[in-house]
Amino acid sequence: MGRSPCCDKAHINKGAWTKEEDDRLTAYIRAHGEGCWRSLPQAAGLLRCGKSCRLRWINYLRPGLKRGNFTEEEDELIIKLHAHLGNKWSLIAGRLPGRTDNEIKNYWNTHIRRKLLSRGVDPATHGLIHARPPPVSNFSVPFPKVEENNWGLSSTSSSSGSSTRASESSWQIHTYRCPDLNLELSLSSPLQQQEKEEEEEEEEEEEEEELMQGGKDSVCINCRWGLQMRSKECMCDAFVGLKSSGLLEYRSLQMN
DNA sequence: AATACCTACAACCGCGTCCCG
DNA sequence: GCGGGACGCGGTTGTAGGTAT
Repeated sequence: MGRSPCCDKAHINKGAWTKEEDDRLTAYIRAHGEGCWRSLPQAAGLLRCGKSCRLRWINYLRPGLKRGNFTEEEDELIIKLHAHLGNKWSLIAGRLPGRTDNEIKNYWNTHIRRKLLSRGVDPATHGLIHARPPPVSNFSVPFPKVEENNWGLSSTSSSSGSSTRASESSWQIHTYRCPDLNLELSLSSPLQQQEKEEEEEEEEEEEEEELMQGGKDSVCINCRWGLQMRSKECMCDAFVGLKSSGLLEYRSLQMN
Protein backbone atom coordinates (compact mmCIF):
# COMPACT_ATOMS: atom_id res chain seq x y z
CA MET A 1 0.00 0.00 0.00
CA GLY A 2 0.97 3.61 -0.30
CA ARG A 3 3.32 5.06 -2.74
CA SER A 4 6.71 3.67 -3.23
CA PRO A 5 9.51 5.70 -1.70
CA CYS A 6 11.09 8.21 -4.03
CA CYS A 7 14.47 6.62 -3.50
CA ASP A 8 16.30 3.93 -1.63
CA LYS A 9 16.54 5.59 1.73
CA ALA A 10 19.04 3.06 2.99
CA HIS A 11 21.73 4.34 0.68
CA ILE A 12 21.31 8.08 0.70
CA ASN A 13 22.80 10.85 2.72
CA LYS A 14 20.53 13.06 4.74
CA GLY A 15 20.98 16.29 6.58
CA ALA A 16 23.11 19.27 5.74
CA TRP A 17 24.83 19.39 2.38
CA THR A 18 28.59 19.48 2.22
CA LYS A 19 30.58 21.83 0.03
CA GLU A 20 31.61 18.90 -2.10
CA GLU A 21 28.03 17.81 -2.66
CA ASP A 22 27.06 21.35 -3.59
CA ASP A 23 29.92 21.53 -6.06
CA ARG A 24 28.98 18.22 -7.63
CA LEU A 25 25.35 19.19 -7.99
CA THR A 26 26.16 22.62 -9.37
CA ALA A 27 28.66 21.24 -11.83
CA TYR A 28 26.27 18.57 -13.02
CA ILE A 29 23.36 20.93 -13.56
CA ARG A 30 25.59 23.47 -15.30
CA ALA A 31 26.72 20.75 -17.66
CA HIS A 32 23.43 18.96 -18.24
CA GLY A 33 20.73 21.33 -17.14
CA GLU A 34 17.85 20.72 -14.77
CA GLY A 35 15.46 17.87 -15.24
CA CYS A 36 14.87 14.26 -14.28
CA TRP A 37 15.65 14.77 -10.65
CA ARG A 38 15.12 11.12 -9.92
CA SER A 39 18.06 10.01 -11.99
CA LEU A 40 20.20 13.06 -11.33
CA PRO A 41 21.80 11.95 -8.07
CA GLN A 42 23.22 8.81 -9.56
CA ALA A 43 24.34 10.58 -12.70
CA ALA A 44 26.00 13.30 -10.65
CA GLY A 45 27.58 10.83 -8.26
CA LEU A 46 25.59 12.03 -5.30
CA LEU A 47 24.24 9.84 -2.53
CA ARG A 48 21.16 11.95 -2.27
CA CYS A 49 17.50 11.67 -3.04
CA GLY A 50 16.39 13.46 -6.18
CA LYS A 51 13.98 15.56 -4.21
CA SER A 52 16.76 16.65 -1.94
CA CYS A 53 18.87 17.65 -4.94
CA ARG A 54 16.02 19.61 -6.42
CA LEU A 55 15.42 21.44 -3.15
CA ARG A 56 19.06 22.21 -2.69
CA TRP A 57 19.39 23.54 -6.19
CA ILE A 58 16.23 25.60 -6.17
CA ASN A 59 16.71 27.06 -2.72
CA TYR A 60 20.46 27.58 -2.53
CA LEU A 61 22.53 26.83 -5.56
CA ARG A 62 20.45 28.21 -8.38
CA PRO A 63 21.98 31.35 -9.86
CA GLY A 64 20.22 34.64 -9.30
CA LEU A 65 19.13 33.96 -5.76
CA LYS A 66 19.06 36.89 -3.41
CA ARG A 67 20.50 36.00 -0.09
CA GLY A 68 20.19 38.05 3.01
CA ASN A 69 17.61 40.17 4.70
CA PHE A 70 14.29 41.01 3.22
CA THR A 71 13.68 44.68 2.61
CA GLU A 72 10.72 46.55 4.03
CA GLU A 73 9.24 46.67 0.54
CA GLU A 74 9.55 42.92 0.21
CA ASP A 75 7.91 42.51 3.61
CA GLU A 76 4.91 44.54 2.61
CA LEU A 77 4.66 42.85 -0.74
CA ILE A 78 4.68 39.45 0.90
CA ILE A 79 1.94 40.53 3.28
CA LYS A 80 -0.17 41.81 0.41
CA LEU A 81 0.40 38.72 -1.63
CA HIS A 82 -0.34 36.45 1.29
CA ALA A 83 -3.58 38.28 1.96
CA HIS A 84 -4.48 37.69 -1.65
CA LEU A 85 -3.09 34.25 -2.28
CA GLY A 86 -2.89 32.59 1.12
CA ASN A 87 -0.16 30.06 1.76
CA LYS A 88 0.66 29.72 -1.90
CA TRP A 89 4.32 30.23 -1.28
CA SER A 90 5.39 29.30 -4.74
CA LEU A 91 3.06 31.90 -6.25
CA ILE A 92 4.27 34.49 -3.79
CA ALA A 93 7.86 33.59 -4.58
CA GLY A 94 7.07 34.04 -8.24
CA ARG A 95 6.41 37.70 -7.53
CA LEU A 96 9.65 38.18 -5.67
CA PRO A 97 12.60 37.74 -7.98
CA GLY A 98 15.49 35.98 -6.35
CA ARG A 99 13.46 34.64 -3.46
CA THR A 100 12.36 31.05 -3.05
CA ASP A 101 9.12 29.67 -1.74
CA ASN A 102 10.90 27.94 1.12
CA GLU A 103 12.70 31.13 2.10
CA ILE A 104 9.52 33.15 2.03
CA LYS A 105 7.63 30.50 3.96
CA ASN A 106 10.30 30.46 6.65
CA TYR A 107 10.47 34.25 6.71
CA TRP A 108 6.73 34.43 7.06
CA ASN A 109 6.67 32.03 9.96
CA THR A 110 9.53 33.63 11.82
CA HIS A 111 9.26 37.34 11.08
CA ILE A 112 6.12 38.46 9.38
CA ARG A 113 3.76 36.52 11.58
CA ARG A 114 5.18 38.30 14.55
CA LYS A 115 5.13 41.61 12.78
CA LEU A 116 1.45 41.24 11.98
CA LEU A 117 0.66 40.09 15.48
CA SER A 118 2.34 43.18 16.83
CA ARG A 119 0.10 45.22 14.56
CA GLY A 120 -2.90 43.44 15.96
CA VAL A 121 -3.49 41.51 12.78
CA ASP A 122 -4.13 37.82 12.67
CA PRO A 123 -1.59 36.48 10.17
CA ALA A 124 -3.83 33.61 9.20
CA THR A 125 -6.87 35.63 8.28
CA HIS A 126 -5.44 39.13 7.97
CA GLY A 127 -8.29 40.18 10.17
CA LEU A 128 -8.05 42.02 13.43
CA ILE A 129 -7.18 40.44 16.69
CA HIS A 130 -9.46 41.62 19.51
CA ALA A 131 -11.74 43.18 16.96
CA ARG A 132 -15.16 44.13 18.18
CA PRO A 133 -17.95 42.45 16.34
CA PRO A 134 -19.52 44.67 13.76
CA PRO A 135 -22.65 46.46 14.96
CA VAL A 136 -25.59 44.16 14.53
CA SER A 137 -27.51 46.88 12.75
CA ASN A 138 -24.99 46.71 9.94
CA PHE A 139 -26.15 43.23 9.13
CA SER A 140 -29.25 42.33 7.32
CA VAL A 141 -28.58 38.71 8.06
CA PRO A 142 -31.08 37.44 10.64
CA PHE A 143 -28.88 35.74 13.19
CA PRO A 144 -30.48 33.50 15.74
CA LYS A 145 -31.09 34.98 19.13
CA VAL A 146 -27.76 35.76 20.68
CA GLU A 147 -26.98 33.89 23.82
CA GLU A 148 -24.42 34.99 26.31
CA ASN A 149 -20.99 34.96 24.75
CA ASN A 150 -22.51 33.95 21.51
CA TRP A 151 -20.06 36.05 19.64
CA GLY A 152 -17.83 33.34 20.84
CA LEU A 153 -14.74 35.23 21.81
CA SER A 154 -12.81 32.17 20.94
CA SER A 155 -9.23 31.70 21.85
CA THR A 156 -7.20 29.70 19.48
CA SER A 157 -3.51 29.47 19.49
CA SER A 158 -2.23 30.78 16.23
CA SER A 159 -2.82 28.49 13.41
CA SER A 160 -0.01 26.98 11.51
CA GLY A 161 0.94 23.83 13.23
CA SER A 162 4.21 23.19 14.90
CA SER A 163 5.86 26.23 13.48
CA THR A 164 3.84 27.88 16.20
CA ARG A 165 6.43 27.19 18.76
CA ALA A 166 6.30 27.57 22.49
CA SER A 167 7.44 31.16 22.20
CA GLU A 168 4.23 32.08 20.49
CA SER A 169 2.00 30.14 22.80
CA SER A 170 1.45 33.24 24.86
CA TRP A 171 -0.33 34.79 21.93
CA GLN A 172 -4.01 34.21 21.98
CA ILE A 173 -5.80 35.05 18.81
CA HIS A 174 -9.27 36.21 19.65
CA THR A 175 -11.70 36.12 16.83
CA TYR A 176 -15.37 36.73 16.91
CA ARG A 177 -17.34 33.89 15.59
CA CYS A 178 -20.90 33.84 14.59
CA PRO A 179 -22.57 31.32 16.85
CA ASP A 180 -22.91 27.92 15.26
CA LEU A 181 -23.03 29.50 11.90
CA ASN A 182 -20.84 28.81 9.00
CA LEU A 183 -21.59 31.96 7.12
CA GLU A 184 -20.09 32.14 3.72
CA LEU A 185 -20.15 35.52 2.05
CA SER A 186 -20.16 35.48 -1.66
CA LEU A 187 -19.84 38.71 -3.54
CA SER A 188 -21.36 37.48 -6.71
CA SER A 189 -24.87 37.72 -7.97
CA PRO A 190 -26.61 34.37 -7.94
CA LEU A 191 -27.95 35.05 -11.41
CA GLN A 192 -24.49 35.54 -12.69
CA GLN A 193 -23.00 32.73 -10.76
CA GLN A 194 -22.06 30.62 -13.71
CA GLU A 195 -20.70 33.48 -15.76
CA LYS A 196 -18.89 34.62 -12.69
CA GLU A 197 -17.13 31.34 -12.28
CA GLU A 198 -15.99 31.49 -15.83
CA GLU A 199 -14.70 34.99 -15.34
CA GLU A 200 -12.99 34.24 -12.09
CA GLU A 201 -9.75 33.24 -13.62
CA GLU A 202 -9.50 36.40 -15.63
CA GLU A 203 -10.45 38.53 -12.67
CA GLU A 204 -7.93 36.84 -10.50
CA GLU A 205 -5.23 37.75 -12.92
CA GLU A 206 -6.44 41.32 -13.10
CA GLU A 207 -6.60 41.55 -9.33
CA GLU A 208 -3.10 40.28 -9.08
CA GLU A 209 -2.01 42.96 -11.49
CA GLU A 210 -3.77 45.61 -9.45
CA LEU A 211 -2.21 44.23 -6.36
CA MET A 212 1.16 44.58 -7.90
CA GLN A 213 0.35 48.19 -8.70
CA GLY A 214 -0.30 48.99 -5.10
CA GLY A 215 -3.77 47.70 -4.50
CA LYS A 216 -5.46 50.55 -6.39
CA ASP A 217 -8.78 51.13 -4.70
CA SER A 218 -8.54 48.37 -2.16
CA VAL A 219 -10.30 48.87 1.12
CA CYS A 220 -10.14 46.39 3.90
CA ILE A 221 -13.30 44.82 5.16
CA ASN A 222 -12.82 46.47 8.51
CA CYS A 223 -12.88 49.93 6.97
CA ARG A 224 -15.79 48.90 4.84
CA TRP A 225 -17.72 48.00 7.96
CA GLY A 226 -16.56 51.04 9.81
CA LEU A 227 -14.50 49.18 12.32
CA GLN A 228 -11.82 50.99 14.23
CA MET A 229 -8.32 49.83 13.78
CA ARG A 230 -6.41 49.31 16.95
CA SER A 231 -3.56 51.24 15.57
CA LYS A 232 -4.28 54.62 14.07
CA GLU A 233 -3.15 53.98 10.57
CA CYS A 234 -5.33 51.73 8.57
CA MET A 235 -3.59 48.83 7.00
CA CYS A 236 -5.99 48.23 4.19
CA ASP A 237 -3.16 47.21 2.01
CA ALA A 238 -2.51 44.32 4.27
CA PHE A 239 -5.93 42.87 3.66
CA VAL A 240 -7.65 41.27 0.83
CA GLY A 241 -8.87 44.20 -1.11
CA LEU A 242 -12.53 44.78 -1.67
CA LYS A 243 -12.95 47.11 -4.56
CA SER A 244 -14.22 50.48 -3.44
CA SER A 245 -15.84 51.02 -6.80
CA GLY A 246 -18.99 49.36 -5.59
CA LEU A 247 -20.79 48.63 -2.38
CA LEU A 248 -20.18 45.38 -0.67
CA GLU A 249 -22.93 43.33 -2.06
CA TYR A 250 -24.79 40.67 -0.15
CA ARG A 251 -26.85 39.57 -3.09
CA SER A 252 -25.66 36.08 -2.60
CA LEU A 253 -25.47 35.12 1.00
CA GLN A 254 -25.07 31.47 1.60
CA MET A 255 -25.54 30.09 5.06
CA ASN A 256 -24.23 26.62 5.48
C1' DA B 1 30.76 28.13 33.03
C1' DA B 2 26.76 25.42 32.56
C1' DT B 3 22.29 24.95 31.28
C1' DA B 4 17.82 26.06 29.53
C1' DC B 5 15.32 28.30 26.37
C1' DC B 6 14.54 30.70 22.02
C1' DT B 7 15.13 31.79 17.12
C1' DA B 8 16.06 31.06 12.45
C1' DC B 9 16.28 28.36 8.68
C1' DA B 10 17.81 24.19 6.09
C1' DA B 11 16.00 20.02 5.04
C1' DC B 12 12.67 16.28 5.10
C1' DC B 13 8.09 14.17 4.45
C1' DG B 14 3.84 13.17 2.48
C1' DC B 15 0.30 14.41 -0.55
C1' DG B 16 -1.76 16.34 -4.78
C1' DT B 17 -1.20 16.97 -9.55
C1' DC B 18 0.57 16.27 -14.00
C1' DC B 19 2.09 13.53 -17.67
C1' DC B 20 2.88 9.62 -20.34
C1' DG B 21 2.36 4.89 -21.81
C1' DG C 1 -9.99 6.02 -19.21
C1' DC C 2 -6.62 4.11 -16.09
C1' DG C 3 -2.42 3.36 -13.53
C1' DG C 4 2.04 4.46 -12.22
C1' DG C 5 6.06 7.41 -12.03
C1' DA C 6 7.93 11.93 -11.39
C1' DC C 7 7.56 16.49 -9.94
C1' DG C 8 6.16 20.40 -7.13
C1' DC C 9 4.20 22.22 -3.13
C1' DG C 10 3.10 23.16 1.66
C1' DG C 11 3.53 21.57 6.30
C1' DT C 12 6.59 20.02 9.65
C1' DT C 13 10.85 18.76 11.93
C1' DG C 14 15.75 18.96 13.26
C1' DT C 15 19.37 21.47 14.76
C1' DA C 16 22.95 25.14 15.05
C1' DG C 17 23.70 29.34 17.02
C1' DG C 18 22.30 33.02 20.06
C1' DT C 19 20.57 34.76 24.47
C1' DA C 20 18.99 34.60 29.16
C1' DT C 21 19.31 32.74 33.70
